Amino acid sequence: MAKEYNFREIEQKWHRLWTQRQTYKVTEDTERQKFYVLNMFPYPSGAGLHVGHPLGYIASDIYARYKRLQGFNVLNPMGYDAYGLPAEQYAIKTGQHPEKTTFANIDRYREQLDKIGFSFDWDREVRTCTPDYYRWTQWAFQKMFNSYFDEDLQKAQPIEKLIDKFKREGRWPSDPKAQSDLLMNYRIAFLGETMVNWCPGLGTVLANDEVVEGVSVRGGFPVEQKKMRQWCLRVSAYSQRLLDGLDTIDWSESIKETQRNWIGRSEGTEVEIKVDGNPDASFTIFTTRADTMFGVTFFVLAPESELVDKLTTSGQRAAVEDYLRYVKSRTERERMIDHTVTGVFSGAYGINPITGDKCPIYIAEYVLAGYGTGAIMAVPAHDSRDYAFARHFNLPIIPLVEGADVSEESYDAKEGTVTNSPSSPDGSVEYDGERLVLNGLSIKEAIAETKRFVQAHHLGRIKVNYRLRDAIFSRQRYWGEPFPVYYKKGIPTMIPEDCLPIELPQVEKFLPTETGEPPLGNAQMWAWDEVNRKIVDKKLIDEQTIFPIELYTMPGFAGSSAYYLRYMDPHNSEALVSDRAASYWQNVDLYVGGSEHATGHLIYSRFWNKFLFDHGVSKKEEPFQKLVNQGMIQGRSNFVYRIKETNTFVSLGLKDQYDVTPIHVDVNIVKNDVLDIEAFKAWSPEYATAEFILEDGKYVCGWAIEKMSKSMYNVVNPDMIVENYGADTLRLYEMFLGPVEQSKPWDTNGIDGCFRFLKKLWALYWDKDGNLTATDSEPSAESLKTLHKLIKKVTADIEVFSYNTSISAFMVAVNELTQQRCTSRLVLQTLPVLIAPFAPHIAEELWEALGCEGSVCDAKWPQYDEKYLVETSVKLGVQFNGKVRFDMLFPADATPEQMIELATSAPEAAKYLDGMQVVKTIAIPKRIVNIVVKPKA
RNA sequence: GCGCUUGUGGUGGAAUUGGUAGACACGCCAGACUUAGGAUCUGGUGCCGAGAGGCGUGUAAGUUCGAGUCUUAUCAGGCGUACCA
Repeated sequence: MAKEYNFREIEQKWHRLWTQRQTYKVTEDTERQKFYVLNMFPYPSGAGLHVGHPLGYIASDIYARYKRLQGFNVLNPMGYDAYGLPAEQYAIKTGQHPEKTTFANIDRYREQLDKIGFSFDWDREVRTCTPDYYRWTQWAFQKMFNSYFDEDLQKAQPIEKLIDKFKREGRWPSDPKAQSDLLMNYRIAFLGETMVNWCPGLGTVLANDEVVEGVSVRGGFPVEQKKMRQWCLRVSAYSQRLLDGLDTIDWSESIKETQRNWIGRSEGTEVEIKVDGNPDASFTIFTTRADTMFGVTFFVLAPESELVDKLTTSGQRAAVEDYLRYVKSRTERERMIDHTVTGVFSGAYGINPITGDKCPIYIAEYVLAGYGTGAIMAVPAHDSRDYAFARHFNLPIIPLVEGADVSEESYDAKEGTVTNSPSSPDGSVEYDGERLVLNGLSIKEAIAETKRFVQAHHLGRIKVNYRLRDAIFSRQRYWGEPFPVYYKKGIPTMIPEDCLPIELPQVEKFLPTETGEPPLGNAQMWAWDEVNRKIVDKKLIDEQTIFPIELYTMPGFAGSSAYYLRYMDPHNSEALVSDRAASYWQNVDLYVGGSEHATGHLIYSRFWNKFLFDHGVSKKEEPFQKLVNQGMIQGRSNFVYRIKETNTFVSLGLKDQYDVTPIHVDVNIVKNDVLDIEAFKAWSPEYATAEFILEDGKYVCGWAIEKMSKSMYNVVNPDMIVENYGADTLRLYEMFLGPVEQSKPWDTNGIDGCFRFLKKLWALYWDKDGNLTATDSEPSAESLKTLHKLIKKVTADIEVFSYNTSISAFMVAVNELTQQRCTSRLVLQTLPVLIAPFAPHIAEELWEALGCEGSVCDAKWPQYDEKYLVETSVKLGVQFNGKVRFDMLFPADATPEQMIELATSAPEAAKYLDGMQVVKTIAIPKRIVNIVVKPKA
């Protein structure tokens, strides 16, 4: 009786043994080189894992196991991003504490993950919602509060240095409130009165990356702009370093480009504009097109700008106020979709500093308060937005580029030769004793020249602007890290570091209080006793020694910004990470996760790490050296077609003959697009009596690629695959589906191929009586060639994450070895090592069956030897005029000349050479023989 | 609008980086074994054509002895972003 591949038994056995033997436990080992592999940790949602989740985990696990086999000391941890909105909203609905549901979800995730056979060191698990973890989130926040960004050094410094500086300069106020207010302008974590994205639907503020197209990412509720006092992180201070760092890391060009755009560096010029007849008022505009100074025909202020009130003349005040009311009434969303031209004249005129021309100052919503200075010089000829505005208000348009036709639209391109600048008869203008001439220069030269001129004559300065905003760091929510902050007579004060963590207080209700306070307002024990250094009942607040604690909590990205450091030293109660562990593990060598975090987590984390790097906590400026973005797994939905007003279903190929309604059908009762009719009848009572019109005796379903979602009945969870085929098949198949980085629909159709492959591999080791086939016989030359070809291919493929092609190579190799009836122990012992990263369970089982020592995880990755790959002869195509005419064998070491000689003298060549003359011959060893001929004259 | 990215059989996808396009797998067809098969094994399978042969990597041109790969234009899909001056 042949021995069966019993994946259930094998996988259970090895899960048990791996745990018992602590196979995946990692410790710092300075003898060995480290390698740090990391997955973006999951948010444990109530729905559990679906087949999309493990894609990245499998990909990184393969790499981690491969590196381990190569002798590296590999850190491959896993944990949970456990704070988040869904758990809180579930709590609001059901009254269940979010901690309870979150921990239940985590247990379910763990159970599912364990089935797949990852090499995670679970001793290092972190959960962002446990006090021993968020203690360090709070600690980092306090460190940011106590730091400022030194522009000259371009790094974070202790706030005390700044205080010293103020004292030296005599700018240090004596009043504590004034001190606090002054420092708030510099602290890296600071309280700011800023315009925030307020989402009434969620009852909280959101960060920029949590808002898309004017609605919240979670829930899709409208978002409005509101001025609020909030904790913020001065991410913008790190703009330049965040930008520069991109050149030092190994990420895909597209994600780096996304971050570059998000940071949005633009080099431009700030110019002071004086207001006609109002010597006290002046404003500053920002432009990247300094060359267009001579085309300015008006100025525009953002409606939110403080200048609006200052500049509006009494005659225009009523109109301006009307306009401001209109702007305020519009939601962010309306402003985004509707780009109709609106604006109002302020009554004031600005003076173009170079020409001295007076131009009207308008107020219009197309200018944003939050970017640049909130004021622009408008050059309608060369900016499409200014152009639309000028057309609408009948303002002059002055073209400044040779050949630019601005009768229909503006000429925005930065290419061409400047003309008309200035438009004076002699083409120049004198200012402060120097003549400025731009005519004849290219636009780029003109920009540089104007910058120089503006700078030299103190009309303004060169300025670099970034689009990147400071991150709003507080949320009006319950389920998040509490701030270790109390308000001492209104002054935000840090709770002493040695009193951390400040634990999340228990509350009865998770909604905001009736007075509109955040949910933490419901907590009774939420006041800070400064003398006894502990949390006390808020009834005791006396504003002398007992003060209220911050009611906000931190946003989701707080806990996920430095978790990779905590994995290095997860049980340390003295520090986020010990110096020893941080020095050993340095940073993440390979980070795997979705590209949807490009402008969120991946920016915040880089910022957070740079901050900790400035303080010597993190040892590398960039946290993630190489990033691989796994693609999304989309759902593949199946449809059945019900003939209208009947309970009869018609197969796909025949549906056009009827009037049908397509209905989503659970993909789990469809195989290879063929419906399991009995399962369908049992699926819902409605279909119990259904009838079917079949084709070829089968019911064929239609299909579509859609998002994986419950409502489409296309969610496939990994447990079912593991149940039916085993974890090794699941692992292989997820990788075989296509390149890791590519998004693709989940489709179970091909899974049998991977399952068959494992059965074939298994069959290679056992004879028909169930005995091991392995013998000590010398392997045949062809078996050695098969093996070494495989080693070479798999090694090269893993290095570039081309797992699908390495699996193909395994399939070919196993087929070849089966045909060769290979029984050589030497070959049979090498295969499990090669396959171990992909299918660890079967690899362990075979390794053990062969009587090898220890775990296959600790084996040595084999080296290939070119000598087994040498060909004695090689089959090449012989081309005439670039077309392959016949194939023939050449000695592998033939020189090009010999190849040409052999090819032209071959009998098959005669008919192509007849009546022709050879013009040119090309022979590339191991490639091709090409002969160019033409008819004899 | 801007930025990035992808177009190859019925399907997922290969192609040593400019050298015999379609590896491997699914599906399909034929056969073997079988009471049976959603098991296993063998062979076939880009398209047109009976055949020789011809045509084929979104489309059109170009460079080259030779292009899926390089250049230019163009079309289509996907992702990101949005009045950023």
